[in-house]
Amino acid sequence: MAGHLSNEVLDLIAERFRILSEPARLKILNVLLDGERTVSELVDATELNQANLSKHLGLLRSSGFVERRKDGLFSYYRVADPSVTDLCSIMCGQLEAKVEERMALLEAGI
Amino acid sequence: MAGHLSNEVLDLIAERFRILSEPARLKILNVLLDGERTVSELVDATELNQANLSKHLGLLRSSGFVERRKDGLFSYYRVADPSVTDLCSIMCGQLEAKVEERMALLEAGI
DNA sequence: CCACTACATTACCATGTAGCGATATAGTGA
DNA sequence: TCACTATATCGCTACATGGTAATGTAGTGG
Repeated sequence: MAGHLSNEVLDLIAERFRILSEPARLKILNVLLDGERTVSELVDATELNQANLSKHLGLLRSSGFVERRKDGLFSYYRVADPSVTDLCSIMCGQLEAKVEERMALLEAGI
Repeated sequence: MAGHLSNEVLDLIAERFRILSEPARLKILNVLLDGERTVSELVDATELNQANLSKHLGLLRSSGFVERRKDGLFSYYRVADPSVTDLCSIMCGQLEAKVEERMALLEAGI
């Protein structure tokens, strides 16, 4: 960060955060972190309908979070950007911190 | 990440990404990383109008990214969650990777 | 060529929210 | 009390986008 990012860079960063701001897309990424999957497999794993899933996959692909490999009738998707894991870990860390905070408050309250 | 996050956790993570998915809010955080600021100072620094800025600050505060200290007429805001820096760094790293990729393509194209 | 499958795209609606003017609240000094 | 300032909130509009049904496209086998 280091103090001063240009508006253009902030726009690009915000856009990437926006892609990850949808539970459905995080769910997809979470499944894909276990390995390559076809669209049908993702339908089963995520319980999203096919059209919706395709739309999310398109977004994830155009923003570079996932990549696609085509083979015959099938499209195989995989995570292209390993830093997704780090991003979610940090977010989880924040959540854990909040939970601990609450626990402390609860204990203090007793 | 480690494979399987529950829907509830994914919702919480997505919500936090959503807070960071707005250029205006990133701009605010970017200014606040230099230190505590009043709302008026943030109006000057970000060129957002006061009502809009207040709304963003409210969101950032309720989600725990910033904290507020009141003194007389003034509200002083500061970054409460240092991991914001890490998150943006990772995003920037992704952007840099993309830029480099483009450069490579350009060179190859010449 | 036809039927079938896997996936992508389109069109549409419903919801959420950023931005903004107007107004409310609250602290300050006279 | 009154005028002033700093901030928060309200009401509203405009726009973006997630979900979904319908349709399109392309590969496959008969």
